[in-house]
This record gives sequence, structure tokens and C-alpha cells, in this order.
Amino acid sequence: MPDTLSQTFSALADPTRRAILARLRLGEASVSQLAEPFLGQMTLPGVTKHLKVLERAGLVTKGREAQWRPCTLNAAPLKDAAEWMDEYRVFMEASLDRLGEYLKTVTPPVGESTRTDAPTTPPPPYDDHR
Amino acid sequence: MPDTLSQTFSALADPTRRAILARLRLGEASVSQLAEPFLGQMTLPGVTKHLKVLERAGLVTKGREAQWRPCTLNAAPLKDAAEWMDEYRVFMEASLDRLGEYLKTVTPPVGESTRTDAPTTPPPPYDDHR
DNA sequence: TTAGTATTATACTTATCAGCTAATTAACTA
DNA sequence: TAGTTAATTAGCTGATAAGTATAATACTAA
Repeated sequence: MPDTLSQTFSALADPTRRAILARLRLGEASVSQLAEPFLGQMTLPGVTKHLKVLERAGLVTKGREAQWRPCTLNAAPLKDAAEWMDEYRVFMEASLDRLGEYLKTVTPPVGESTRTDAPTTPPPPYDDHR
Repeated sequence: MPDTLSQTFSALADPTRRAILARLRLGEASVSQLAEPFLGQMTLPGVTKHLKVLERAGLVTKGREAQWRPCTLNAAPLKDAAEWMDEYRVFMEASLDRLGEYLKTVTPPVGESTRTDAPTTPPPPYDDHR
């Protein structure tokens, strides 16, 4: 029973599933419509499985209309993921080099704590252990 | 051999690994420093494995300093992931409801194509099938 | 050289995932 | 009713992942 965020990232960790989401941005589509671009490389049950993963992650909602299951995009779960990523925006940029240098002056070099008489400094708190 | 984006998302799909990244935002740390918060629930080799996943994804760089392996955050691979997410920003917001209604007026209802004489409309192109 | 610390490697178990084929359900159509 | 289309389920395989315990490696220090 993984947490929501893990489930979201896990669902995104597949190119087929990302392609399905990209397709759904253009509007709702049935299962076979979604499957059509992949049928050369994959069978329909395969696509159904991917859809189930997306459904479990809450990214896709399946309705019923006669024998069709119109699928719609639900991007709400992506919000948490996007917020998580935002925390790292600063570290993504080209300023990474200078930032890295700066951090080296702030963080004591690894191993110092065991080489000196100073007590082992416990690692700083972290906030993402869900 | 999964694509880069899949590898990135896959690496993020684990709370332990996300916690490690969060810790590394504060500065470099050795393997045992990174492992310390988890040693109640996981062994050291377990953490080493998680680090290897992060390393393969290019999110963590391991150096050498005597018997220590100082780990540093490398957020560059997150850039692609963030860009991917940005495409969905519009769909995450509360305006989803109205947007959904709007899309329904644009996209023909599922099944219409087989009920009428119109040729089966092929699904629109998609751009994320990497 | 010996002992101790930090880290990784190996080998194994268990669980999950991605894919397939074949069979099944559910709804429409003639 | 029989046939067709849309989608799912079931059962199987092979690959990968997470976790363990134990052993090996790499370096420091006495």
C-alpha cells in the first residue's frame, strides 16, 4: 500500500502511460481509441492494464456509455507531484555549479566528525519521509 | 533500457528515495549519514541499493573521500520531469470542472463514430510516446 | 600487522510488473 | 435469435525491484 505520491510517480514512470495521458489532454477517448496507436507493439489487454494503473493512481476516470468506457484525464493527483518538484526548482538551474560550491562551504566535509573530537553531528531533519 | 524520463519518475516513486533527496538538498552527506534515519526500518545495504537507483537516474553523484562516499544532489534530470508536468498545470486547477465541460463540447462523444456513417475518426496525434 | 569503520557485493526470497493468449462479459445490431 | 463490437478477466511467463543476512573490500589508526 504505497503512498499517494509514490503511486503517482510510479504511474508516470512508463512511456505508454504518459502517452495515454497526453492523448487525454485533447479530450476524452474510449479504450480502443487510446489503444490504437500502440496496437503494433502491444495488445489491447496490455493497454487495459496500463489504464488500470492510471485509474488506481486517480489520473484517469472511466465512465460507461453503452459498451464504451470513455476515459477522462484527472490531473488533480499531479498537483502534489508538481508541488514536490517545485522544491527542487532551485537546484535544477544552471546556477547549480555555483550553488554546489556554496553548499560545500556551508556543509562540513564528510568524515570530519569522526576524525575530530566533535560529537557525531546527526543529519539534519528532513521533511519528506511519508 | 527505459528512457530517461521513466527512469527519473521511477526513482521518485519511493518515499525512502524522496527522503534521501530531501536530505541532500541541505548539503552533501555520506551513505551512513543518509541511512541513519531509516536504520530502524531498513538495513544499510538496503539504503545502498536505493542510492544506486538514484545514481543510475543521475539524481545523486557519489564521490570518494577516504572510506566515505560523499553523496551530492544533482537535480538536473528533474528538469525534464518538471517540464513534462508543466504541460498539465492547466488541468490541475479547480477550473478543471469548467474545462471538462468545455472539452465535451469540442470532442465528439465516444461511440458516435460507429453509430453514424462518418468514417472512424483516428485519434489525434500525441507527442509523448518516447 | 591488527583492529575498527564505511561501504559494497553476493546470494537469496518475495513481490510486483509488463506482456502475452485465450476465454468471458456486456452491450448493441441485424 | 445469432452475430458483432468493446472491454475485461484469468492464467501464464519472464524480468525487475525491495528487502534480508552474510561476506568481502577499502581505508584509517594504533
